[in-house]
Amino acid sequence: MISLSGLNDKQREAAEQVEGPVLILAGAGSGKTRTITYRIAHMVDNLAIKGDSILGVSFTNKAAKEMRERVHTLLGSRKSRSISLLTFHSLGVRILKKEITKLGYQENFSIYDQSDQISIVREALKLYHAEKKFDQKEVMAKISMLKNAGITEMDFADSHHFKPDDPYDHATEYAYRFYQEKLKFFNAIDFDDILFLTLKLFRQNPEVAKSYSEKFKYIMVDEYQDTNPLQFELITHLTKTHNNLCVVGDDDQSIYAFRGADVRNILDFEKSFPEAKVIKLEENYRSVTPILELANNVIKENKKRREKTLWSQKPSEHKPILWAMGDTDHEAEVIVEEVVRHQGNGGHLGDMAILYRSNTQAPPIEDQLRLSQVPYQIIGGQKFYDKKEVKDLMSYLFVILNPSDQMALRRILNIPHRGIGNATLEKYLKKSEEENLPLFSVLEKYPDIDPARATGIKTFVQLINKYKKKFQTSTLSENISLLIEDIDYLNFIDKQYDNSKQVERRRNDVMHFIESANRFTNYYKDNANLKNFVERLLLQDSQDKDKLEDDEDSDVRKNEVTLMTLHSSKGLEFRKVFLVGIEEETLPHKKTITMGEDISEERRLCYVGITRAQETLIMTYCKQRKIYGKDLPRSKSRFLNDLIDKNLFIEQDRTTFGHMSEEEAKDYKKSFFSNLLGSLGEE
DNA sequence: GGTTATTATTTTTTT
DNA sequence: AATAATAACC
Repeated sequence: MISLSGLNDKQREAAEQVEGPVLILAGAGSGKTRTITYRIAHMVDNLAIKGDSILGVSFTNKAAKEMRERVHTLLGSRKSRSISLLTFHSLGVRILKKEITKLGYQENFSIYDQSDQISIVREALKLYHAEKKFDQKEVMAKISMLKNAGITEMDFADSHHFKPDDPYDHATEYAYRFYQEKLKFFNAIDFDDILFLTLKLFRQNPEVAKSYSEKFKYIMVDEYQDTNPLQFELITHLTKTHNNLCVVGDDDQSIYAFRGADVRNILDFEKSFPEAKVIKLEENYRSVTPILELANNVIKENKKRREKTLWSQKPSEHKPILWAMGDTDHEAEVIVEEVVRHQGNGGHLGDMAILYRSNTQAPPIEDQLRLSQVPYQIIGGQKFYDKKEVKDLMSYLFVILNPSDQMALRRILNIPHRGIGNATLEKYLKKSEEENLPLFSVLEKYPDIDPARATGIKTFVQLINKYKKKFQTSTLSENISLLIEDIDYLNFIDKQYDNSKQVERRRNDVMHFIESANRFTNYYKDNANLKNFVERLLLQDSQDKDKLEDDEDSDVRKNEVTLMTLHSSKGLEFRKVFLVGIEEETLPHKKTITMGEDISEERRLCYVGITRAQETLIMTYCKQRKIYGKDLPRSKSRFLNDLIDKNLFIEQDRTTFGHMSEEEAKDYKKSFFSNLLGSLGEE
């Protein structure tokens, strides 16, 4: 029996309102996750609702993981196991894996990432002869935008997104058609397709949609303000039978408009679901009053919003601090120094987070943490599977799984070198197009097109076919190790790089990859097949992979400082938060300023950052920052500069030691220089 | 035909 | 600073 007595009146009302549509308007830190997790526990434990009829959807892996862990803590693994707590994308993949043949794809489809997508668009633009050059990334971004708006390559030219006098749109039209055709031919889908195709499936096969809406009797959507039209429609399909939908969100934290999120979904919820019960959570349990005051004042400047003012019962003497720094190295130095100082005073590293607008801000801080030997973890950023070595190895797995996957095939055909370069490849590609046969089948059927390369090609085809069989019979991890040996990949790395440090790092990545395959095999036992492994690599971030290592002590936060973007910090909280780079052109970002776009989303990002902090908030900006390798002057962000009440935070200039008394500054400088000399002596 | 040196270009945020 | 496109080289 789960007791709801730990919830406040509003929270309890939300947890107990299990039937029908419910909208929970939850300000930052108002115990939103707590409310939904208790709601789930209440359903399972007190109302005897079956776990497999409950679906909880969120956006990021991080959020889904947090939900899973907290439900697990409340219910234990036996009762919580069958509950589906997923991201929109993993839900989509799950459905597509079962049903995609209905859309004319094979069930062993590949999922393409951004670099694959751009390669295809590049090829399309090469074929699209025009005197003007088009930017592949921009064209790809437009295609992605169209998909998220639900517009197919056929509909584009007739839609209001198409401007007949814009050459870009004509190029995009061509590229979009080319792109979709190729994906289908390669038996591959992209990230946008995961939702797009799931929806297409539901539209074309109402009986399939119905079966899922019958299965999921109770549906919850987290961060509802970030849903785009596709996700909204998906939810509509799923709730059709039982109409038990509970959405949670906060319009002030809507930060995904760039990928099609539409705040109107939350603002007009009552229109779409007329009997909806609306519950507002306004008391903040997270932060201390001075932090909330700053947050309220920052977000107040946004005009279009549901007026709300967060309040909490936690007073504090300490106001948020703003530090001016010299450059990014100085910023990193001072922050890490403060981290170490806090740790020395008994602070826990797991209670601290360093948040930034973009991933490019992380490296200097990372370097400094490493130098000072402070343990840290980076969320997001360059994913493990974005590394070249990992991509190579994964491409082998893709081809073994889905030989039609031409992008993966082309990547590994000459890795390790088999003497098959561009010119050779072209010959086989030509045949592939003529016969409308996947490239791999061409290699298999007509290896002699280029007689000089035929032996290499035959050996390659044999290798793939050999492993295709092997993966069906013997264990996953064993085969992956064997494969890496078979292609002599470690030796290939040795030959590629003469820098021994690089070789070392890349070898390490390979080992890490083997390691993760081993862990996966041990954890999933009989379910550890190639398909599941590849899916996991594609959809889960490296954080989740680490989770396999320590499945027992999951509720103990690791003793590491967390580094991440403002976007991925949403939904999380830390006692001490560093908000770095609060500068014009960083936050708000240059792109939004120069494009003359609405900066209100940037302000919401700032708001999200501030409201992550429970006790201490330290914001920083640099007077100088390296852009394209050049030092450029920078200034304080308008989000702080425009505040009328300057007493909301304390401002100190660390470059002039403005935060210290003269006496302290003198001592500080002395110790600083002696440390510097000391560290030079050690080198 | 394949590899490497040179030059041009570029940075948001996530699945 | 890092990466991709292009040109020059083996």
